[in-house]
Parts: sequence; C-alpha cells; structure tokens
Amino acid sequence: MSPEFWGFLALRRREPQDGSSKAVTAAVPDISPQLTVAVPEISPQLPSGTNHPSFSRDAVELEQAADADVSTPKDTCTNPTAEAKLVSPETIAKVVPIGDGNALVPAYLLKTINWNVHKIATRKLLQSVFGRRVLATHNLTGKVSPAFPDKMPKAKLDEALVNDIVQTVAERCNVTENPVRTCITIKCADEGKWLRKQLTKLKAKKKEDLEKKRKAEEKKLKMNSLNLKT
Amino acid sequence: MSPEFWGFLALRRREPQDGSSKAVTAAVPDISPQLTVAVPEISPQLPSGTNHPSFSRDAVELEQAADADVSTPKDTCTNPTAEAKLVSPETIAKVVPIGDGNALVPAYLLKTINWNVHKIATRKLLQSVFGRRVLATHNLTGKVSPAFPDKMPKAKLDEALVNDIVQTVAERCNVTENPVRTCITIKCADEGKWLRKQLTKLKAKKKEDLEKKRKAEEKKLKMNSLNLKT
DNA sequence: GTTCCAATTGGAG
DNA sequence: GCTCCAATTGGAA
Repeated sequence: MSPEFWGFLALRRREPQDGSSKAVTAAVPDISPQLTVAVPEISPQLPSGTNHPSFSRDAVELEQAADADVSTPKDTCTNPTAEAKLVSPETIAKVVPIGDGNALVPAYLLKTINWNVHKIATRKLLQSVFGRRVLATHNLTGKVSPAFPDKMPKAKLDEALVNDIVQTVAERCNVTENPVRTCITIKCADEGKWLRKQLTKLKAKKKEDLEKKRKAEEKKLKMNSLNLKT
Repeated sequence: MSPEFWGFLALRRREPQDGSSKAVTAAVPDISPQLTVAVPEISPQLPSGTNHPSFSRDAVELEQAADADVSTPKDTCTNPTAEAKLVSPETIAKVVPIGDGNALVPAYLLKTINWNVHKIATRKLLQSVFGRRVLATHNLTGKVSPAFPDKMPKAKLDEALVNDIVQTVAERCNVTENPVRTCITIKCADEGKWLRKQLTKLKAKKKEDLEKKRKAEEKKLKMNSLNLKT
C-alpha cells in the first residue's frame, strides 16, 4: 500500500524523452522471432525481449521485475518454457498458424472457441499467442496514454501476431477489426491489473517471511540471554 | 491558461458528497419535459435543467456558465430558441418520433442519414435530439470517471431519449447497442472539448475588450491632463 | 477470477 | 472542425 512500494510499477517518466532508448534497442537485437510453442492451456510465449522498438529504462525495469517475480508461481499450470522443445512431435504438430501465419495456436483451442462471441474469442487467442505476462506488460500501440502522459508507456505487442489475431477474429466472428483491437486493449489492461495483484501478493509474502525470520532471531537471542543468566 | 481561469471547468470535488444536492434539485423542478423543436440543423433542445437526478453545486455552475456564455455566439446557425414555437405548423409537423417515441427528430434528417455508418448516424441523432451544449455537459451515466475520481461527474443524459437513439441506430444500422453507447460517450467527450474551446475564445475576447476599454480610459486621462496644463 | 463498462484525455486522421 | 483512436482507471456484472 505504501507509495514507495509501487514506485516501480506506477512509473512516472523522469526524463521527457529518454535518449538512451536507441542504445538499448541496439543492445537487444532480434534474438528469436517469436517462436510459439505448443503448450496445453496458457502457452507462454517468451515474455518480451524481442519486439520493443522503443522503450525507456523504466519500462525495462518493469518487465524485468515482472519476469523475475512472477515466473515461478503456478501462474502457468504444467508449462515448462524450456522443456517445451522436448515435447513429443505429435503434440507440436497440433499447433496451427492463423492469419498470415505468424501466430500459432493449438489446434484444439481453435475448435473450442465460440466464434459468435468475438470478445471471448479474441481473449482466448491473445492468451494463447502471447501469454499473460506479455499481455500485462504490453499494449496495442506502445504509446503513452493521452490521459496519463506521465506514466511510462508499455511496450508494443508484436504487430504481426496482433494482425493475425485481428484478422482471424474479424473473419470468423464476422465483425470489423476495430472492436477486436479495442478488446485487445482491454485485455492488456486487465492482465496488467492481474500482474500487479500477483506482485502485491508476492511482496506481501516476502514481507511476511522476513517478519517470521526476524521473530525467530529474536527468540533465539532471548534464549541465549536466558542461558547466560543461569 | 492560468489555473484559476479553468477552475470552474476543470472541476474538482470539494466535498465527497454534496449534501445540498437535494435542495438544488428541488429548486429546479421539471419545467419542460424535453420538448424537441424542429429547427434545421442543430436543433437546440433546451440545455439542461430537467433531467438531473443528482448533481452537486459545481456541476450546476458549469452548466450555468455554459448556458450564459455560449448561448449568444453563432454556435447555432439560424436557430432562435424562443422563436421556434412561432415556426409554421408545417415545419413542426415534419418532426417524427424515433424508438419508443420520446425522442423527436426532423423527418428530413432521418432521410439524410446513412444507416451503413452507425457512428455517424448516432452522432447526427444526438446532435439533433440534445443539441451541442447538452451533449457537452452531460454523459451516458452521470458517473465519475474511474480514472479521474476527483473530477466532477457530468450530468446524465435523459435515459429515455438515449434509448430511443440507441434502439433506432442498432436496428437500422444492424449493430448491437453497445457500440452505439460507446459512440455516445465519445460524442459527449468531443462536445465537451468543443465547449471548452468556445469558452476559451469568449474569455479571451472579454479580456481583449477590457484591455481596449482600459486603453481608451488611459488616453482620455492623458488628454485631460494635457488640457489642464494648457 | 475474468470480463466488461464508460469516463477522460491528447492527438491522429 | 469534426470524428475516431486507444491508454488508463475502478467498479459493476
């Protein structure tokens, strides 16, 4: 609850335009072109790192914090990001491309989606293609909110992947592309809130653990002093 | 540009919940039940006063300011709010109800609307039914923005009239009601910005006039003193 | 626990 | 000058 606790989340721009952004981008060349692995439920597309045309230091910190803190808890059920490549070929074969073919989603997922409800369809695809933490730390445009010009902009979702989703939903749900994009914006916002909650929990737990440790030390000291007396 | 200048526009709540709101509401009984008059282009539905279930003092001030300041300039082309009743019966007869029949719009307007573009259709109807200044000072729900909890909420647009518009557009444009409602929200926001601009201009003009007057006085005084010397 | 809503904003189109 | 976009927010559904 304390302001300083959220300092790194409720980010405010310190410099109007960070001159170091170019250098940072240069330092992070395109390593992997968004390989989408087949993982049942919540496929975790590698969170961030690749497609950030421009971000300033603060944004990077947010993502690192997110990566560091929330990667361990059971937010992904069975998934092993690394082990994904060791999965049997049959399972991998069940991933199919959508749109222009950049985005890959489990075939079974496509079958479960109700294409009458474009909002849900969009969210399902987003979840599958990007994973929660990417959604939480990115948005459609990567631009600052006009309503909150002091807040750090989030990174931009990979355009090609977004387009694949938008196309697919627009076609199969028979809606225009715009409501789909709006839906993406909302999903990212929602996942952002979710991430924050996760981090709050984590911090609370850490604090609690520290408290426990402190009390243990205290007790130990007390015992020691008692022993000395007798 | 000075903060105090916009003080009454960029309203901040002073008290959490204004206890006087009831009294104010009582002081403004429902005078006219939203009579919509037929005026070519921009029909000016009487701005405010009738359907405000709950608003605090600040909100009232905003509306009064708006009424007082922007009613004179040429924001409405040919319209005479008062004279509307003197218009020939034929002209009045050309007004037709939409939706459940609460909202009335000029028949010719309905004909000009392109029902393939729901956003434009919505805006046209809004303009006709409510008029710019009502749109500028009201919104869909009358609730505070969650993103700006300190800003005064605008008054709520008459629900029956809104419903008539929403129904009509949803039907004739073959869209769901929600995009129409979103469109209303945006239109109100846009008209709010428009009103602000008008007021800025007015204030600038007033200031300029004062300046002129002051200079004239100055000159006069100078002349007087010269006359005294000779 | 998620999804959805709508208020507000500045700027792009 | 008007329309449209999407970022952010808290709470409702």
